[in-house]
Amino acid sequence: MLQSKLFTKTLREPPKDEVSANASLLDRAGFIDKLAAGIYSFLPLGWRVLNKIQNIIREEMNIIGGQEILMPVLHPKENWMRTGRWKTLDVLFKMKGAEDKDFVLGATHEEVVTPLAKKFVFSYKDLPFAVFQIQDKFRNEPRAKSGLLRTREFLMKDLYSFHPDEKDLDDYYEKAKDAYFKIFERCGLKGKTYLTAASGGTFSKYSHEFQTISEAGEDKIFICQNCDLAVNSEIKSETPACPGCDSSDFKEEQAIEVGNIFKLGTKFSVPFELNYRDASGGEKPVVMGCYGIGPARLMGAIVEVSHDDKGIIWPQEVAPLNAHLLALGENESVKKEAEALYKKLIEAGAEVLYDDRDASPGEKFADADLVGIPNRIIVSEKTLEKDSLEVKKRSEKQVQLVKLNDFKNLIEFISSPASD
RNA sequence: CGGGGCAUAGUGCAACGGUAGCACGAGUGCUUUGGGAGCACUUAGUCCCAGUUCGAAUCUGGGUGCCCCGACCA
Repeated sequence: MLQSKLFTKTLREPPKDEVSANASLLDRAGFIDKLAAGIYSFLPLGWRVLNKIQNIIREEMNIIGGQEILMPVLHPKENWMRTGRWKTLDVLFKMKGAEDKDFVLGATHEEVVTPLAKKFVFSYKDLPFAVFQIQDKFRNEPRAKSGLLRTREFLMKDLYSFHPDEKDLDDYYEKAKDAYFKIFERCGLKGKTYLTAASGGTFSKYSHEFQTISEAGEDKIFICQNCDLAVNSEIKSETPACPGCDSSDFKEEQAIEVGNIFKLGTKFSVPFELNYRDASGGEKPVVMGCYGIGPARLMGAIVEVSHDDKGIIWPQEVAPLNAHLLALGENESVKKEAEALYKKLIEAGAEVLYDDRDASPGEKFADADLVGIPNRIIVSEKTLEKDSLEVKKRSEKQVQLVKLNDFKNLIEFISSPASD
């Protein structure tokens, strides 16, 4: 990707109306654009990050047997009347269609996926299974806030699982937990993200959230110092001891909710009459679970956790591109070398942002730090004098030289993880 | 939804009720090139609607938008 062709530009100054680090940095670096409070566009670099995150999630969902689908955003009122949430879910965007017909913009999809499942589930032989989608959700939040952390339109991965009984749901629930940990690890949030007992479980005592430690978060959690399970403050008073190990040694932290899993039980299968025949011919309601992650919120959380005073520091797997190649100066041989290297890297399968702009070295350095691509490669007169390139990790201070003809070493460097 | 703050050029800031200015950006030309270069010229603005006033960016009323605190948060 040629930086000179990017239609977005970086801003020298942080936007004055954004306080949160994720909104400020992502806006400055040209990853996102705010259309209105809690409503954002994703620009080329931002969209690449979001796609990386979505693909990580998609891969992990596929591993636990999730079948990807896409359900409508526009829902008829009737489905929401069926569960009563037309009246009780106050963040619903409601709208009128032709002939005054009422519609809902999807805030979540139990009202769609449950009747969908009913069309294909008849027997215990049809269970279990799980479907998921990654799609825009709409919630009329009373207050959008903190950049990507709380928006009114947001991308959500929602997985729904369908089971013959509680035991089967419980087993799958544990698998989903593991998949979620894997996702947050791959997104660079390992060690900062805690499984957290929370309220809202309709079928079991708790639901579970995945909470990433950050001052920017709106939740307060208590982390058990014995077993690492956390408890959301919303249930702390009724859960003084750790539900995992009974310890009462907690550490209090502010955190961002990056994921949430629920055992729905028969809450939705009953109103939609989603039943099946068991082996003895009896009719039983299907037992359900649902599992959500907001990829865009996750992107915001990553920036909150991983940045410095100069800009973003993308973890390797979610970085918009893997290497940022800077050509310094107007020297023709520098340009020629950089151009050749760019092509060679692309051929080798590397994802490279090539700063081929006619800009000063200082500006290129500043932008590289701001954009936060994990590996920086510099070609300049200075490096060419030594038949070398300079390489550096965004997260590290020290630079090192790699010989021009040592392409293998260069690939190794940009493939290696940062040492934090 | 309660409370607070803010709204001036693309961005960030100034301007006592009296000629809207600065820096960056953008454009042209020349010079420059390892941490946001220099000179010259150019470009571009008072959120909206009323009111007060000889005169409003500035005062008053209303509206709209954004941010923050709280409430809310399948």
